[in-house]
Amino acid sequence: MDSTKETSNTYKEDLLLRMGLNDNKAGMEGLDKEKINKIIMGATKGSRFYGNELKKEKQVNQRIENMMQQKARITSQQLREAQLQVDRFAMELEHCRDLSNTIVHVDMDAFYAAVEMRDNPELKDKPIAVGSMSMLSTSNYHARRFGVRAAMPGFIAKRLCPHLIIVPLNFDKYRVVSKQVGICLAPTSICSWVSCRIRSQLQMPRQDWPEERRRYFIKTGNSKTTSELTTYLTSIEYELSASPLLFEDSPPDLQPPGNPSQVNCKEQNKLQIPQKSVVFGTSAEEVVKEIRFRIEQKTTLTASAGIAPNTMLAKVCSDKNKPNGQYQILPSRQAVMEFIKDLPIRKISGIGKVTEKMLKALGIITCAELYQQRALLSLLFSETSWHYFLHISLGLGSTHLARDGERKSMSVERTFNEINKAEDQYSLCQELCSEIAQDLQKEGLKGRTVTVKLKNVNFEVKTRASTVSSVVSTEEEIFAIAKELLRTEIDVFGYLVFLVKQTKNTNKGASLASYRLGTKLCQPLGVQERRLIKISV
DNA sequence: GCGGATCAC
DNA sequence: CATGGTGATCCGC
Repeated sequence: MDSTKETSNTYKEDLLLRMGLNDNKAGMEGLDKEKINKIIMGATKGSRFYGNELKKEKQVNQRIENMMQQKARITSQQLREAQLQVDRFAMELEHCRDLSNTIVHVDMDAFYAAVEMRDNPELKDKPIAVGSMSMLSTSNYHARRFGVRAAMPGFIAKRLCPHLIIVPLNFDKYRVVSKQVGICLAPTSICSWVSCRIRSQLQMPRQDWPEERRRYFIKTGNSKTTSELTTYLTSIEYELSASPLLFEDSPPDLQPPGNPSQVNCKEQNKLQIPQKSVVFGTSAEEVVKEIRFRIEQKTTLTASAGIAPNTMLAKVCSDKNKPNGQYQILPSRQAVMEFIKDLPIRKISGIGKVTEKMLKALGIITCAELYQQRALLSLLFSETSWHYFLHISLGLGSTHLARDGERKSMSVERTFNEINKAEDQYSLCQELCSEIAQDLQKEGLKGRTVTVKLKNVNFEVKTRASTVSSVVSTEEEIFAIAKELLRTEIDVFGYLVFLVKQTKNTNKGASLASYRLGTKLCQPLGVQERRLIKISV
């Protein structure tokens, strides 16, 4: 009933929500959104990209309208029954609530931008972003004050902030730093977490550790090497020559007690300069402070962290005191519920722009409202989805960290300028096939499904897949399939080649996660900004 | 299994 | 001038 009028009234708002500034990110509070959105819209309006966004927006609105119609058909009797069923399930979940684990989510602050600033002092105190004029990967906090953020094209960012410096991506560099951070997180060297590599007699609860084992000598930044430290290459050297107490690559547990070399180094430290030292306590909070201290000493970059009884909450927490801060939800039901109450659902990993909007149409903004509407949600969404929503609204999440499983697909994707000749499209397709074949070989993988993804100049995307009976892996094998998929599309549409993706069929349908999204813990890639570790103290 | 969509980083 | 690339999952066929 409120369909057409309502949607046209809020249409402008909708578009701003889609196209305009997304300030759901640390360091973007209290900006002049109106001014920023005006600039963004001015830069985007009339573009092909904008046209496609408009189309997608209409589709989402249609989805919402369908949902609202379905809602209107629900009887109070149905709702009552649903309420009983959902509450029964909620009770079971509540009964299984596990507060015994401590999950830590560590998140580097403006990672790429921070690395670039560290390595080029000229960039300090200036608004910078990492990426290109076409796309930015991240921005520093200075730039965020102008509304410049990740996933924004550089040319628009430049309009928002004319002095913005855009630094190209240096993935190799980030990989190195990422590895260093990984060492700082090595749980066995911080906690007494039992790793299968550690012999059991060497374990000792952190509470029982001598103070000396939790003491760090602070590396003061005023020596001659400081400026050298700021360059990429010397930072590696720095790592190798650093005090073993702070920068050893193997956990202390592995060293024989009273290791003479360790004692010597400590002595040396004392001899060199009267160094300051810190001692970290034994609580979870202190352990996380220690982790962040190690990261900062080792990389001269800061990290933020969240501590909570499960991964879902820990991730949200890591954002709370960003940058260079941490936040803990104590392991009690009350503390969890208190934290959850007014939390906007959009903050939860897995709830994106579209889900946010759909739930908003049902009057749901916060987690408390998500809980209130649980019965309705069970009638409007799939089981997977409403289970997921219910978990969120009860503050529940995964309490263990899954090992990185087998990869399920591998792809190569590239954006080109418009290509009109079919001949050129085939040859590009073949090139991508060649690349994917090489990547597959590197990991010794093969697959049975080949997917081709196409995008035209209007940003419309389509995928075409074909599954064959025997596995393929060579360029020739893949191209033979991709070529056929491409042929039918070219003949009909004259679309552009955009991507060739070769999927590895794992043939394991049963091992799905228990709920939609939210369970992804760690990307199997080398470069990553976020990491999760599990500790026990 | 396929294709469109959503999401994270 | 100009809006990415990779991997995963879910829904409805």
